[in-house]
Amino acid sequence: MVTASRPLRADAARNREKLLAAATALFAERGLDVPMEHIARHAEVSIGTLYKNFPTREELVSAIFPERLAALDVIGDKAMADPDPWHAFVVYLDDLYALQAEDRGLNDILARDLPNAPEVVSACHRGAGHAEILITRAIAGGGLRPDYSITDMATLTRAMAQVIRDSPGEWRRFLSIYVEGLRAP
Amino acid sequence: MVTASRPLRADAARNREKLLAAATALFAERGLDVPMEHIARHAEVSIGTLYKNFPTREELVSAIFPERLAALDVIGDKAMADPDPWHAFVVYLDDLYALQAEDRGLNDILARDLPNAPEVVSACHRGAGHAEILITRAIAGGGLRPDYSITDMATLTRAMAQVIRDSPGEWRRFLSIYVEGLRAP
DNA sequence: ACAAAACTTGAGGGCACCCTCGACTTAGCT
DNA sequence: AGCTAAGTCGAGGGTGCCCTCAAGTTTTGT
Repeated sequence: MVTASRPLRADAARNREKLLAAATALFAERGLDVPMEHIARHAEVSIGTLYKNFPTREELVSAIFPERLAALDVIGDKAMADPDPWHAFVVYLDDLYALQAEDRGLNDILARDLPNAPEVVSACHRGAGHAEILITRAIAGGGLRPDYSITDMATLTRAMAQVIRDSPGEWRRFLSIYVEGLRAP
Repeated sequence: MVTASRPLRADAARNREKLLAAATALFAERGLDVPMEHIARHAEVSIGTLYKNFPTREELVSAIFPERLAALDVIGDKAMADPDPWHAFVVYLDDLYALQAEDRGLNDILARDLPNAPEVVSACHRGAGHAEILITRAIAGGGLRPDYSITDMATLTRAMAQVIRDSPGEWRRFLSIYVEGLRAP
């Protein structure tokens, strides 16, 4: 349902791209809370132009992250293809947090609710769908403790977001300890 | 080395107490970042008076938390008295995070460095001392995986701080999963 | 009761961020 | 080339927090 309004003028289209590039870089590097002014400056465009294109921070996020979040589907599919359900689940976790560790913005997104970015929310739901299946299978396979739930994984994700933020070198070890705790008795 | 300057005037002493009480309450409830204005208002005192008594936020924190952090010694001693070293360690973790869950300010303190509050830092060091002994004993007792270190526990503490912040009902379960992962192979 | 010292007050300056809007510039059509 | 809709610009108003300081008030010692 993209409103197919008249195409942007050439210069406007160029500015829009510069803004998206700047925001992508800065979100990844400094997280979702970079000042709007910084984004505009980095794009070499005025603050007014930024707001013309993206009246709210959420719209900017919505313009950028659906693509980034497609990576979730990729790692989800990859894990689903793994014949060993426990291994699949563990690999999924590892890939997911590796992704978060590479992109501070993604890390922020997965750790917060952003109620006003529906496309982002739905991508997260898709991710949760994958996760849920992987959990179910891993339990059925006897590898994962039977009381594990998607809620637990949401909690883990927020915890991991924090660990990634302030000890980026530590997250893999932290995760591996936690994963040990997940084996079925 | 408390500078034994002339005693405070009666009204000043009263205000100081009101400020400490207000800050204690607000830190516990809303964390270390409550606006200074809120603290002053809550104490029914002007912002100027707050700054007269505590020129920086750190000094206010330093005036309040050493006492709070004494609780760390208590749970440390309690755990040290436990004859089963694995059990001692697990109980220590549980008590520690229960403490954090009750006091948002304490939670913040244990999750950040506050380089300008030496008394707080030293209390944390004392706590780390307890933790280190409990870890060593639990490893020696064969319960705890032998590669566990105080660094791991610091990481855990930051992770727990986050979990406590945004899913206060979930922390105990999260911890128990993690602790399962800590058993010696 | 008085004066000096101690203390309190809150308006206000500074800063960082948010976002708007009227005046200017430019792409793109004819 | 000239017109106009589309786009750009950035000063500036709003908010929330930080912290200071000159003017006024209260305590306390004599």
